[in-house]
Amino acid sequence: MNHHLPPGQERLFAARHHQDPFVWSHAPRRHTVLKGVQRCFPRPFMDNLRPPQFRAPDEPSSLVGGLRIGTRDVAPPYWPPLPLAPPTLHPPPIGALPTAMAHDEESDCFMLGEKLSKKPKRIRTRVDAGEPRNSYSAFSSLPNLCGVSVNAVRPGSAPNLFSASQSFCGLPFVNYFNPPPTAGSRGMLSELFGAHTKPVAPCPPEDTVATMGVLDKVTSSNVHSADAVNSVIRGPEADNVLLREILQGRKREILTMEEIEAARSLHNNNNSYKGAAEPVETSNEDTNAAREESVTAEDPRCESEVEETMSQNSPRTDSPEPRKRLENIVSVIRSSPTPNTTVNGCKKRKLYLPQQHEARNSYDSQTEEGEAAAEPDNKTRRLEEDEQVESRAPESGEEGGLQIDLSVRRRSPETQRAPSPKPPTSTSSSDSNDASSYLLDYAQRLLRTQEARQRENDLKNSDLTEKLQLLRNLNLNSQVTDLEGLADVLKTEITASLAVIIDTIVNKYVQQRKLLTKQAEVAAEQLNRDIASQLMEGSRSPRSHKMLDRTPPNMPRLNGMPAPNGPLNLSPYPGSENSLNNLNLPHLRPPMYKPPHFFQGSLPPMGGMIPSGQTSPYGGMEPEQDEALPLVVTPKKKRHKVTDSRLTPRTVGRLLEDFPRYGGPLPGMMGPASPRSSPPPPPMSHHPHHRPSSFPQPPPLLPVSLPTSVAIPNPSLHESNLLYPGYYSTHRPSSPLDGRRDESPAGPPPPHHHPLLHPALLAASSPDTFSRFLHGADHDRASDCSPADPHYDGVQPTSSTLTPMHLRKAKLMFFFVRYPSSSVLKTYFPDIKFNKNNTAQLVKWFSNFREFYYIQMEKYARQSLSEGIKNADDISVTFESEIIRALNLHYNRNNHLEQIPEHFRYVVEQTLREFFKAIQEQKDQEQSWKKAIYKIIARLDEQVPEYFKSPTFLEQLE
DNA sequence: ACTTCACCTG
DNA sequence: CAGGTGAAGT
Repeated sequence: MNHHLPPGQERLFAARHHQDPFVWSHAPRRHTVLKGVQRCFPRPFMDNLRPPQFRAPDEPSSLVGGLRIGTRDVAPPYWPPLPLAPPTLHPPPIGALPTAMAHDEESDCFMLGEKLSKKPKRIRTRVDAGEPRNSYSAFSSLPNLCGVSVNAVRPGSAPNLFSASQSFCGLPFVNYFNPPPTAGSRGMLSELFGAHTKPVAPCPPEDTVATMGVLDKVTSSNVHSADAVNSVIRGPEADNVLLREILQGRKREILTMEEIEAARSLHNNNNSYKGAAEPVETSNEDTNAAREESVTAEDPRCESEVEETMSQNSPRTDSPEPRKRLENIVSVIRSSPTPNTTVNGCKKRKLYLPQQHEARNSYDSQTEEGEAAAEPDNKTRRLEEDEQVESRAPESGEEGGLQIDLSVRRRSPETQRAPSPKPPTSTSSSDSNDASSYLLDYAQRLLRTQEARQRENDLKNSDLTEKLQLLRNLNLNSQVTDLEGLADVLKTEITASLAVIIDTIVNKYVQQRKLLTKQAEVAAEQLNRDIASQLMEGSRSPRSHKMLDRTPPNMPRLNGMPAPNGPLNLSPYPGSENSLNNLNLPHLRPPMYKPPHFFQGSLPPMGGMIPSGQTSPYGGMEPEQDEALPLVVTPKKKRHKVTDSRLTPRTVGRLLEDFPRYGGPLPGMMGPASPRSSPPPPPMSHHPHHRPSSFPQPPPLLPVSLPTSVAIPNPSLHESNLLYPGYYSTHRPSSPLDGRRDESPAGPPPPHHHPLLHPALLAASSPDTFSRFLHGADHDRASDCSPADPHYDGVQPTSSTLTPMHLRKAKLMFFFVRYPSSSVLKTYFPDIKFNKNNTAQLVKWFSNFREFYYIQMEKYARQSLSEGIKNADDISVTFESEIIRALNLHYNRNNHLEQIPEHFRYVVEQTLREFFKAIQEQKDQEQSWKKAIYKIIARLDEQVPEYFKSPTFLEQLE
């Protein structure tokens, strides 16, 4: 019966499925009720999955949903007699925490507290890949202390942490002006982030001017001194100005020097003016009135927290002091969240990996607090940030957000020096002048610092220049009201322009990168070709064809790129990088290339490829805008190689960082790496229906999974071999030696070197990572050497911490294996020093993946049923199918796998059919009815491509 | 005793 | 995604 299964597998099923589902022993031990029912439904709780409508008519409803719950929640023993640990202490969901964990201390404290109050409990690690959608809603969920309305989103953001702790004390402004020497980074952070908002918190809700939020509140609140009021008002105001400057400066940097110079002189005048005018109190009424008029223009200005901080700090004390503090903060923060802190797995307090993200979020929220409309500004800002990172490549660290803060600061030294520019308190005209001149000045600075990058897009620049010129003129002459329009225009313009520019840059980078990769891969290919050819003795070329076609009749495919390419793809573009890429990383899409749509696979319109120096198709609307609009990513679809939507500044920084490095050597290499589109692969293999039974052969592996296995220079080389090394030598299903389930440390079949693994390649493609690995390896090797993966030389276990990247990788692996054994997992995570905990974690991940998977399957199966499908065979899954899409979104959100393996499609189809049949036959009313399906599905695992082991691969997921 | 898995919950 | 729990295997 289980003879098809490898030893481990067989055992698994023997253990799990041999039993008769109706066996009594399955009945929940604690169930003392409804014995009769139990007999029929030994595990009634399984019915929980079953929608009510599917319950047996006679089945006691109470049993269905309640039984399990009852036994669990009612059972007294669940709460140990720990007086200090009442059930209510259950940690609230992280997302629900009233205070956003803006920084480590916050969360740590919380965790610790909980830990102490409760019995030792494993701290929850969230190696959450960081689903973008996960709105760290804590921010937004915070009470709007001031009743600040929609527009004034500010109070809703992270700063509340601080405002809550400090503002409530009734000394709203005290701290604001003389921040007490708060201990630890927390205090400093709060100062940094909360400074601006502090005054807001205490404000009475009476405020009616939503848009004015801060100012009005400040004035309306019981402030003790007029000075304070003014200062408060001014702070933000000045900041706003600064922000705007930054935002606009971006654009301005394109201005010609002459313009800038001219503007500068003007600006200087204004500065002096402001300095003098500062002490002068103008009527608040006037100011407010003026502000109200320019509300929209102002709000966006509130975005820059950094500037705010700076401007607020600088006036009262010498700039060096606050600056130092800031730097300290950053450094502290930067060093703290090292995810790789090697601690014996469990014992160590796990780090909340998403931290970085959260930090970033807080930053963003800060930035965005002004208004929703500020979005374009944000983007712009992000772009700036990224560029900053880029420019500071050498020192790029790990903390994106904070780093950026710093960088921003550095970029504007003058800002610090000069007393925070006074907001135009006197007249509106001065306001506009002031602002514009300031902007110009800032632009100049920007220009200087980033002139280097100007190389790209001269055309655009000129274009921009013109527009800017216009805007500038307009700006100078305009009144306050004009500022509003100006701001909008600028925003729009900047956003658009920057997007283009960024795109260009990115494109260039991508190309260079590709070249590099290609180069390395070529070398690797050469090396491996021999090996591969040797390994793949049994020529399977015939085989690949045999399971072809069973094209889903009922589902016409637009892109229906069912099976991309057959084994031998005669690509017209032999030398194309595609072929190279595909050889090694068939599924992995080029770093920064975002395929039009994953479903499109290798469609002819490789237009998706980035034409050098071209801007991406702006028009095409991103079908999947569901993801939080990633920073830096231009509004277009092009995503940097980044995985998930959460493109972190760090990632970008890194990408950019690499750029210059490769710039030199690359050019000569492969010539222009103009991505070519491969012709639509002839519809080849569709999964063989009979496959499982007929031949023990592998799933229609390659044809399918190899999107562009085309253009393989050496026909003798079977892609499949590369991808599934050892497959032929030891086919899993038939061979007891199969590596997949093989419990022996040897694991998978003789792993020949995978192309990607060649040191040269590694080094070439990612020097940093590679060296990092090596270093780490050396470091760890001394103390503990994990036997996990003896195969790959360059890859040594460096950490026991699973990172989000590993999670992503695991998800991708799910396309190949649904039931990986722990040994397999270990094999495919050679960089992980496994221990019980992380092993369990990894296993758990897959468990979670399966859970999601099966839920989807059931859902769609029922849907099919409800749609009137009568025969399970009528169910056909294609790459365009909803389920596939859903699954892809879940496991391959960022399309790291350029193409979903055909076999996976097949598995899904089978699963769906099984579920369909089971439901159709009402088996879903039986207990454990899914087990049979699980069993079937478990057999459909295939070998995970070797390249998954490559550190390079992992890196790609970053 | 230890491990793995499914299910449920947050 | 992770924690917790029960069931079942080894």
